Amino acid sequence: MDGERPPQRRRGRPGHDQDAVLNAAVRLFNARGYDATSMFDVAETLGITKSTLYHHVSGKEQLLAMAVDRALDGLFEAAAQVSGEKRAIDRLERLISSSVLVLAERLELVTLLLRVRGNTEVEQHALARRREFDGIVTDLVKQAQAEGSIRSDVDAATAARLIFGMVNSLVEWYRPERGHPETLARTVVELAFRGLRTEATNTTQDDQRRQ
Amino acid sequence: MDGERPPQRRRGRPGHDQDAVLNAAVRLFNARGYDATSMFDVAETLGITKSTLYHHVSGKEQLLAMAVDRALDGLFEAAAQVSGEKRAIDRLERLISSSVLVLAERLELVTLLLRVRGNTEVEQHALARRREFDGIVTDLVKQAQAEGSIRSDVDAATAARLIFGMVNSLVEWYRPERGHPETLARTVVELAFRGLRTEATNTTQDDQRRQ
DNA sequence: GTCTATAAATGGATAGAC
DNA sequence: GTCTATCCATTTATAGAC
Repeated sequence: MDGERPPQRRRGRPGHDQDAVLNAAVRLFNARGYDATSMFDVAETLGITKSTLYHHVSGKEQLLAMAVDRALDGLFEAAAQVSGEKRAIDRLERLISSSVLVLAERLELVTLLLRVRGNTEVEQHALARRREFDGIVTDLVKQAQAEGSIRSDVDAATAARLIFGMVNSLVEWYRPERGHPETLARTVVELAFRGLRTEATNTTQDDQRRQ
Repeated sequence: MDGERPPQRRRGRPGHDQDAVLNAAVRLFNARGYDATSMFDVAETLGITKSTLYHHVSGKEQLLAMAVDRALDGLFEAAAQVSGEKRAIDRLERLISSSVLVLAERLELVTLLLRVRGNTEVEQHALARRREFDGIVTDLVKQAQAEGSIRSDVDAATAARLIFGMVNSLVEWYRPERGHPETLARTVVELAFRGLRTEATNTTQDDQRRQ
């Protein structure tokens, strides 16, 4: 249009809304899969045509790049914030907790991120950043082990992956209606650190392997 | 075919090998995603043309159906086998352990299963069977809670999902070279039941909520 | 900013010769 | 059983009018 349509909130430059486009795209990418979603689908959801969609974004891959970058930014911000704690076990606990909160807050972005396979350069870049984050977590587990606050009869990398496997699995079923993210974060930390069992319930077979 | 090409192992009927086709397809589906993989890609990997591929299988979706069915059969067999144990906590432990073993043994099939989104009827059927399996697990957790062997301050469905989130995350990183599945299964059970911490390390803030 | 029209490539799938 | 050739639908993306 030619001037008279002030959006609810002012924007830096153009007329329309790139975030609305991104939101719709991410939603569809998650629902049907990135590859199974066409630019026509995205345009249709927004009530515009494909050409108009291309007026707002440069292409399908840019949408993916924006989404995964925002998700990763959230996770790295969480990782940066835990450095205040003295003990490694406390940094780990806070990182687990913050990650759950980020995941809940940016649920759709993180969901998309976790499904990236590495088909294109954009996807490979996202995978590289994810590996970097995994490395941070593994280091924390190792430090907590050296500190003595985490059992050392399990491999650090394995433990790190299992715990964040638990965290990441939330994208498959957590929904805002299901409760406060803070409550969920506490449950995850509890399970990760103390497990399901009530107390020293029996021990089936082999217990002391090496230590 | 016309007679003279005995494969290494006799088959029921035809000449060639449908399993080889399925294997190659599943590998590609996992590597690039189902939708991003074309029938040309599958044929190329096998060293044949697309038409020849269609001589062996009826279509892309049939490949997907065969794969996810085999994965689900493995999981339900595991679920059927735990009924021997008396206590719910033991049935749960065995189901977690068996699931890890099935996942390791049919790694590629299960990986594909866990990525299904529900776009087609085949996928929806797979999702329905997955939900059925989830229900079995949740029931076991509830029974173990009623029994007193599992802490009741966490929601049963949440706990069930988190534990199997941990199990399922294995498809993202477990590889046969990484060790014996039995060892891994033990680690998962240990983490799920007893957690990461060494002992009664400190308790941050809120501990007794309602019970 | 939004549209119609269309380009150019790729997708799943089939026909029919050898 | 495998091939070449081809159909037809869909895809990403662009040109250009309004």
